[in-house]
Amino acid sequence: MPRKGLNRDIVIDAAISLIEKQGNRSFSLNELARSLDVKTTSLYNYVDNMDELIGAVGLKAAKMIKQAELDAIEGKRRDDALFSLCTAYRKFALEHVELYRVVFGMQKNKSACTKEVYSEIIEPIIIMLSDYNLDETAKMHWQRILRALMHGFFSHEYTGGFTRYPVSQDETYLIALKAAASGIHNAET
Amino acid sequence: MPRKGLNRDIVIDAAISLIEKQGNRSFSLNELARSLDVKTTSLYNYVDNMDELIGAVGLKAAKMIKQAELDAIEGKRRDDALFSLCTAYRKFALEHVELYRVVFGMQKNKSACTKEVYSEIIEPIIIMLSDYNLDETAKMHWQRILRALMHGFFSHEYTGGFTRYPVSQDETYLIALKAAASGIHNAET
DNA sequence: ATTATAAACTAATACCGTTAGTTTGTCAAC
DNA sequence: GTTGACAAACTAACGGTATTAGTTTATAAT
Repeated sequence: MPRKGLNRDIVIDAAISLIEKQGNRSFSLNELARSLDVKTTSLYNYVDNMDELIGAVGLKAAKMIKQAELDAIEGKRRDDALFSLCTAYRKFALEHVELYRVVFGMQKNKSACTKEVYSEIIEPIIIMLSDYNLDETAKMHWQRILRALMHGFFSHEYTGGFTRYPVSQDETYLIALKAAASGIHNAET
Repeated sequence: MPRKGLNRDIVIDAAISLIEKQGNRSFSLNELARSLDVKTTSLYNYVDNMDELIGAVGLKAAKMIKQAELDAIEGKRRDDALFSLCTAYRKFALEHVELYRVVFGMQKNKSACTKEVYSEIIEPIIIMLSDYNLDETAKMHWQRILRALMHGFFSHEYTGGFTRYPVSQDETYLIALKAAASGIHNAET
């Protein structure tokens, strides 16, 4: 048939923009196909199935998160870099809610893809933590703690879990980061 | 027809045990109906629709979490209670993975149900924090931080986000809790 | 015994992801 | 320039999903 200039990247990018625009929930291969002016089954030329597509979207999203983190720490060191990275992470999540949820909504088993996703997100954090005098083990602990904190904070913030009391969420985040920084300082050799 | 003794509670409980047994992903009204030996459409006598059912399941799960938290802090005070509650929370999540994910997988908008869910989970944390000399605002901040930490930690732990390096996850959790406790001490008046 | 209510049903709709098999455009080799 | 291979896009179909509308029928109250 009249060849449209479709390829895997275009399909995945279209999926991303559709998810960002209309949300995770209502995303479907049918809608994706329509947005590309193609029949649904044609998508299977570029994608194994729904799960694999979501995996690819998630990976691309993870790379965006990584870049945001890298940008945030550029030229900064220690606590400066720490606060900047964590702020950028939260900002990205809030500005790309639907996409962010794809990254962390991916199922356990699915491919080795999750590993790759986490690698992307972790790397800048490791770089940032390398400015502290931490042994390898401590670095791993704190990289985990920061990720847990950032993700957990956003999850609650997004779903309205922090709206029960009229207290600034920015302030809460700041206090959490200060406590983390303090913990990291104590762990320094 | 031959009346089975069905009612809303039975339906919701059946949904819970089906979700716990077979997982979130494959849960469907068809399977639920089959497990109750009833046609799918009969379920609509007890439940508005899928979302509302999931909401009810999530609320019940939240109450289970609350109870686990309450049990954990019984007879304990301050740091003892803090560590115990956080440990129990994590334990519950790990032992009821699929159910836990229902609670935090619920969508934003849906009913006022999310509010109620969070209320359940928060209450024991507030009780626990009341043993510290914190003003109301600080209490709210730290209640949020603890929730963020616990949820974020479990999320990563469950999806394998902490398996990249061979460092004890229990140890990481402990370090995080110590940092939180330290932060709380500093906030005391 | 009659009647109202609600529990369970049948039938149907509009989606969804996915597989199999078919047409057809494009590009390379001859 | 024609031929042939390849892959892009298609059509058709299947089994699954949630959901609505309308129907039977068992039970409880009168």
